[in-house]
Amino acid sequence: MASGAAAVPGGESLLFLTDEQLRKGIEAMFFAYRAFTADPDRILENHQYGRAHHRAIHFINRQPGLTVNALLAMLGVTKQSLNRVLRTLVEDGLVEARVGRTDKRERNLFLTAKGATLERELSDAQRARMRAAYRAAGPAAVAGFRQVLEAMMEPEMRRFYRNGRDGGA
Amino acid sequence: MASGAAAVPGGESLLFLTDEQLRKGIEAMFFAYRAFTADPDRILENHQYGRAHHRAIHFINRQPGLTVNALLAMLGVTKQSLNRVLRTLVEDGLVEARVGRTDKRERNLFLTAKGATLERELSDAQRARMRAAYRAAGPAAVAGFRQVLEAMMEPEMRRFYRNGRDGGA
DNA sequence: TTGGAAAGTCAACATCGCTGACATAAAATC
DNA sequence: GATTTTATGTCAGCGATGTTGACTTTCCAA
Repeated sequence: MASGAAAVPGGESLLFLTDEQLRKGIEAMFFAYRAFTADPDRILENHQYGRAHHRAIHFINRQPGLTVNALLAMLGVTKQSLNRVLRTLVEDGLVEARVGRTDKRERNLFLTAKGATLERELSDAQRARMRAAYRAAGPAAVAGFRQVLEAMMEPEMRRFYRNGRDGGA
Repeated sequence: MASGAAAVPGGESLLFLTDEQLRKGIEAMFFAYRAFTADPDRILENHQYGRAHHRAIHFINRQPGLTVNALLAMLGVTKQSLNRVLRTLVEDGLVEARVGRTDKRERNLFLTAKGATLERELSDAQRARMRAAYRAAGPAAVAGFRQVLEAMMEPEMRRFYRNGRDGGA
């Protein structure tokens, strides 16, 4: 199963596919992801919320009016898990769940002004770190970063990922 | 707080630093990380272990003989959390905790043959996904991927990250 | 009109973080 | 030698977040 260095017929080195290089990538994901979530986690503490609340808020902000089912698919959790989170957000007045216009079984989710404020606070913190990393690495590195991550995610998620409004690149 | 497009004195575009681009990066991290952990998670289920066990096993394998304190620093959890995990791993015969030679308070951690087997199983799965992503994106993208992740992680973690034996690149 | 999808709810449980308190052994220091 | 600090282990309890299973309500659509 171990893949060592090799040369492809065409001649390019495959040194970047050695187990050592892959291990570095794995650890980079671990360390970077922890830093990536640390900033919003600190903010959430003050509000008695957790990471699950952040994720819900993020995707509701990104696509206002999305249904519970759509959110479920993006988050990849059970409706029971999500429901617990959504209920507190609705009770606390951060999220509004409007009965669907065409299909009244559905709930269309929206951030209230209060919800949007928290969303801004959370994403500002997360963007600040991302921006610093992007700036330090430069545009070419960022393009590579996005390519590798996109290749790594599940194909179904790639659909959601690409559906977001994108500024190009 | 919103940073729009701009041009740097030198003339290069800063379009890659727009809020939209940052949001895409944030979502890419979320989706990719979930895929990244999904494969080992599936294996761990069969063994009644969780992600915390995987992380401990990974770092003990990477640096055999490391102390509990060193592992604690890398994982960024409390000793109580780690202890619960380590205890089960020792009880199940996956990890050996040897009393330190020079400082008898310390415990040096090693994988047993059984532990190494599980480690291999877990990391094979994780490497397979990483390898596929690397291959799809190509060496230049991989370099950028690593640059951005390294810039994103906490400086203290960067030390651990770089200390690993690296095959260059 | 009836079947099934969407949503909500309740109960129980596991993992894995956390804090706080305390015990032990050994190193380090006064 | 006595004291303090460090490394580790352990117990109890809590909270967030995930799970499965069972059940109800609502309501669209065939």
